[in-house]
Amino acid sequence: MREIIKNNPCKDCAVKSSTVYNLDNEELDVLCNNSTEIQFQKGERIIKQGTFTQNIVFVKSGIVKMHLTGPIHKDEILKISKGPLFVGVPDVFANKVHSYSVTALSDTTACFIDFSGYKYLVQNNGKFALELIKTLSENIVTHYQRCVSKMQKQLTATFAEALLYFSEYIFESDEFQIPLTRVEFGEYIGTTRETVTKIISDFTKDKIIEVNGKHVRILNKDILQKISNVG
Amino acid sequence: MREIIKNNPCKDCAVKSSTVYNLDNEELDVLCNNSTEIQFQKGERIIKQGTFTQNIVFVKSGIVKMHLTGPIHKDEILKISKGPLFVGVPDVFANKVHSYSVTALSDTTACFIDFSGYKYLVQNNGKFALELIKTLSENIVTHYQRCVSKMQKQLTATFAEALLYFSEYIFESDEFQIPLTRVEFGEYIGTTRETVTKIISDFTKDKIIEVNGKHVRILNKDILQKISNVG
DNA sequence: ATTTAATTGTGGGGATATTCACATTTTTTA
DNA sequence: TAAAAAATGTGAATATCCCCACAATTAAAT
Repeated sequence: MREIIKNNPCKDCAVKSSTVYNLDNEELDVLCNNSTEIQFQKGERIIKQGTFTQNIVFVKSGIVKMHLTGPIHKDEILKISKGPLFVGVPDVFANKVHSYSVTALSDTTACFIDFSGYKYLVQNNGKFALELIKTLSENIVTHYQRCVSKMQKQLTATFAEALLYFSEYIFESDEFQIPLTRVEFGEYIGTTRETVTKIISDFTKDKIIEVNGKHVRILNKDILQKISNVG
Repeated sequence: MREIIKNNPCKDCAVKSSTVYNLDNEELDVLCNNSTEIQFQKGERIIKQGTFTQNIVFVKSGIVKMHLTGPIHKDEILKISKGPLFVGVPDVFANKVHSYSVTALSDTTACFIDFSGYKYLVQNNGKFALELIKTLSENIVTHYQRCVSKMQKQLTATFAEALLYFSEYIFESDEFQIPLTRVEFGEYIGTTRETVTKIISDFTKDKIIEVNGKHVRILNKDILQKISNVG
């Protein structure tokens, strides 16, 4: 399933090209020393909740979900993102154990980076540390808002918001394949698969979207936005 | 309403005594230069959502709530904490604007610290930066779990969890004054004031708690824990 | 002390969303 | 290609929780 590329040269690593980190060659070597690039297929778990934190994971490309099993043994998707980005970072600094899982929603290339190199950079490159602090801060603030939105809005609104998120942020198109099953979509917006089906059915009847299995075309983005806003 | 103590010497600042930060006198001076200590009464706003981020705020003592107005113009309490702790930090690094408010739930002493001094320490004291990263990371992870818990559990369970939180973390006693009105309690656990009243009424009938206005005595902590766990 | 405002309690109707049971379709595996 | 498994669609009954209206109590202000 997995293909390990040994002696990964890191010469063209996405970390380097990612402008925010802006590392020079020497620093990139520090980071990539003892790093391993791994390919994941759609559906494969990249980080498993409950395992010990050993690595920082850099997702070079691919769509991933951050998700965790809640107190009622029900899975919930916290966030869906796409590379390039670091994942699992907060757990590495906060815990000895991963508090959430990361799973590939599309074929994904990820780089497992030894924590010590990352930590070295944090301590010896003030700019890198500040960039990390900024990223963590943005994540907190974003999640605060996402959480309140999810709590207060009704499901149709949260569903509409999710579609807009896919359309605008993940796929940058009005037409895309939902990277989730109905069950997962439920876990993402906080409901059951049946309710997801019903909302899709309602939206289709109202000619807001056109759905065929996982394929979605947004017909009326304005109304979708309005539904998302009204709550 | 507010009493400003000028020329705050910071000699006995709680930041210093807080072991995790472990700053020496010189660093404390950097931090406290241009800092102002302010007293807040119960109910007074310390940070207002929407205002520009100018200061790091250190709550020396007192109970505070972090809360924000959601998309439906409804307030939601994200977190209730007590000093000593820094508040509003993520916004300072992520935004130009505070994304949430901080309000005193009890009489509170807070120190407004100029951002530049704080930032200087982050960049020049690796340990301080790492401590900040650790704190931010813990906050994210904790909030992920709190959010999922709130989303998946029923209100009785979330209410029970809140009581246990007050009892164990905030007041460290089985008997305490709820620092919230019924409306605020609703905003905290994600419901209306009426539902809060009803849950309290049910719990009282079942002899789980004894309530007189804001005063609560926990009679059966085991059941409370069980209710919280079951969801 | 008296008035005013804010907070809290209570009940019932109604809306949103869940649960369950079963049918159907699609995907995966053998 | 056939069989098994997973995913999806649908409707009805049920549950949880919200909204509304009004009464009662407590706290704040004059």
